[in-house]
This record gives sequence, structure tokens and C-alpha cells, in this order.
Amino acid sequence: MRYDKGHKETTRRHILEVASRLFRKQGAAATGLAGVMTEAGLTNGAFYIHFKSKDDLVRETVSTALDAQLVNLDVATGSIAGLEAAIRDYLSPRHRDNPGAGCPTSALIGEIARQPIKTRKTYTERLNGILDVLAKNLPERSADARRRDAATLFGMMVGILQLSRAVTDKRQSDLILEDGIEAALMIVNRG
Amino acid sequence: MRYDKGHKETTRRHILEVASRLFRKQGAAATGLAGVMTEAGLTNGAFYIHFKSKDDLVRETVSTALDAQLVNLDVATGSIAGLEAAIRDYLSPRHRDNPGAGCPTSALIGEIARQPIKTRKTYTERLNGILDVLAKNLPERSADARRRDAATLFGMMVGILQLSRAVTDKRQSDLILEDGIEAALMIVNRG
DNA sequence: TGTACATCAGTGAACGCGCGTTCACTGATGTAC
DNA sequence: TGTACATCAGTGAACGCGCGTTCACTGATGTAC
Repeated sequence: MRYDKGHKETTRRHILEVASRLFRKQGAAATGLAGVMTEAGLTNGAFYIHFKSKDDLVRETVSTALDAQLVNLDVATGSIAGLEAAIRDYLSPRHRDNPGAGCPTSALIGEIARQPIKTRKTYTERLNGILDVLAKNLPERSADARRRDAATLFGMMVGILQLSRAVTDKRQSDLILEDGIEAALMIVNRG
Repeated sequence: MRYDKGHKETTRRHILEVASRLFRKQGAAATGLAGVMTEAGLTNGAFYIHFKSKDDLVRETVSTALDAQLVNLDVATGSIAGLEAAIRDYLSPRHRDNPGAGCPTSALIGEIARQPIKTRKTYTERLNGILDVLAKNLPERSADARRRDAATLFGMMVGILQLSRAVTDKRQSDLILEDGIEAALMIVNRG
């Protein structure tokens, strides 16, 4: 073969990374495959060697981006202090200003809700993995209560980050993040 | 003239209503002008009699939809009980299942954050009007604290509604809404 | 060892299609003289 | 009062363009005999 063993898989992952970044930055509907492939250093036609369709690519990017987020979160947390640090990082100006490398949910949830059921199912599974990690790090009480708080906490973080991204006034945007951290920590520490 | 005085304005408002519904339901990027005009009972070409461009239409729909939301909210609230009822209504299965007639922020905030600055400025202004109404109905404390809580509360409601829309499991989706109401009321009643 | 063929990731041109936008035209009414 | 012209919301065909997708082809390597 012309290419190393594993080369195809490397290329596929590379396309996924590029697409994942562009989708989060520009939206999936607003991002064309030609742009993805050019950015990946390939030509149009090569796309279909790796993916069945654009829908397929969207589903794969959602899946892998959430997998990566779960791993990062699992490593970063492990204690209440770790969870609090993760919340501060999530609701930071740095995260707000870098959607392409940030939380896929905050960037794409509006579009995900309108995706084919298969993609929404994939999303739901991965989301639940993330909610499990959050719940694991919440203090005491029943596992059920922690798990339910995790969904509330995550929804809150997502909504607040999105508001901070939409608003044009930087001071207001910063304030939304700061107040959001305070409220999120209140959810973490309620009992 | 062939048409009544005020006919043009009526038509314009009709196009706005149709577009506003389709944008919230399908996303603005994923909705074509031909679809909007057909749904409005007109032909393609008539669009440019009423609007300068698609961007212009998006900005106008965002503006008028938020204006309408502000009026509804102002009427529905007026007391803490009213605010609580508005929160329950926002985080209800009915709202979740009817994005086309629902909160424009929950349906479009991801796209709004990527719109031209002019649209984002319009959005920010209107959002602040809504946050003012929410703040007005929060209990006591300083006006500044209430205003900041309003942003947190709204961000939370938006994020939770979006999560409930993305998730495929109905039971989980319902639970997210119920727990979200509880947490939102906690923000309302903290002091 | 040399040659013919198979494999397959990637190329790049082309497909049909729907997009946002433009424009010559329509036709009912209002206005001027 | 009658006629010529102006107005203007709306029509519908067409524009160029980029979309997602297809496909004949390339060319480096592996395999068979």
C-alpha cells in the first residue's frame, strides 16, 4: 500500500478534529464539507472514503467531542475542589472566547436538538456519561439526587456560557460568567 | 393604490411571523427564504419589497420576537407568584415541544452568537429588557443583585430547556424540566 | 528475479439542487389636466 | 368626464454560487506466478 498502516484512521481522525472545531465555531449547518476538507489539507472527494454523509460526520464529531470532554472532566475532577475548578474553567472568558475548542453542547445544542434521531440518541448517551462524572463529584446525599443536580448544574452552565457569548457588552458578559459561577457553586454545595 | 393603506405593513408583519416561527423551529441558517415566502403565501421576489436581506430579516425576527416575549412576561408577572408561574410555564413540556412559538433565545442563541454585530447588539438590548422585567419581580435586596440574579436565572432556564429538547428519552427530559423548576425557584427565593 | 495484476487513499471535475438576490413585467388604483 | 400617466405591492423567471455527493482516474505499493 501507498500509505502506512493506520494512515487512513489518522486521516479520519484529522478530518474529525477539523470538522469538530469548525462546527463548534461556525455551526454545523453553516459549515460546508469543502471548507472542512480544504482545512484538513485534502480534496472534496476524499471525504466519502471516510464518512457516509454529512449527517454521519456531524454524529461522529458530536460523539468524539463529548468523549473527549468526558475524559478531560474525569481527569480534572475527582473531588469537590476539582469540580469547582472545572466550573470556573467552564465559565471563564477563555472558554467563552474559544468555542471551537470548547464544550460541544454549548456550541451545538440548538442544532443537536434538530438533528436526526440517531444523532440525538448518540448525544443523549454521551451527555449522560458527562452527567455521571459531574454527579460523582457532587457532595453526599442520594445518588439519584446528585444525578438530578448534575443535569441542572450542566444545563445552567451551558445556558450561562451561551448568554455570555451572545451579549455584545464585554463587561456584562464577564459579569454573567462571574455570577454564573457563584450560582453554580450554590447548586454544588446545597444539601 | 391596489391595496389598502396599511396593507404593506400587514404583509411585512405576516412575513416576520412566519419567518420567526420557522427560524425557531428549524434554525435560521437551515431555513430558506423561498420556504418562508411560500409559507407566507407570497412569491420569492416580494421578499425584497419588505426586507433588505436575509440578515435583515433575521435581525427583525429576533427583535420582534423578543419584544413580544417581553410584553407577555410583563403581563404574566408582576409578583413573585407570577414570576414563579412564568418559570413553570417556561420549563414546561408544552414549551419544550413547541419551539416555533417559544422563547427565541432558547431556540436561536447559538446562531445569534454567530450573527453580524448589528444583530447581536439588537439582541443584547432586547435581552436586557427581559432581564429588567425578571429583576423587577425578584424579591427585595439591591437592584443590582436582583438584576444579576435575573441573568443567572434566565441563562439557567435557557440551558435547561435546551437540554430537555436535545435529550431523546422523554422521562429524562421531563425530569430535567422538573428539577430545573426547583433550582430556578431556589434562585428566585435566595436572599 | 521480473512482470502482470490487485489494492486503495486520494484527486479533481462534474452532477443536480436549492440558496440569496435581481429584475423586467403586471395590473389595480390614484392623480393631473 | 375622459384620458394619459404615475405609483407600487406583488409575480415569476433567471442569475451566479456553493452545497452535498458521485465518479472516472491516479499512482504508489503489495501479491501472484
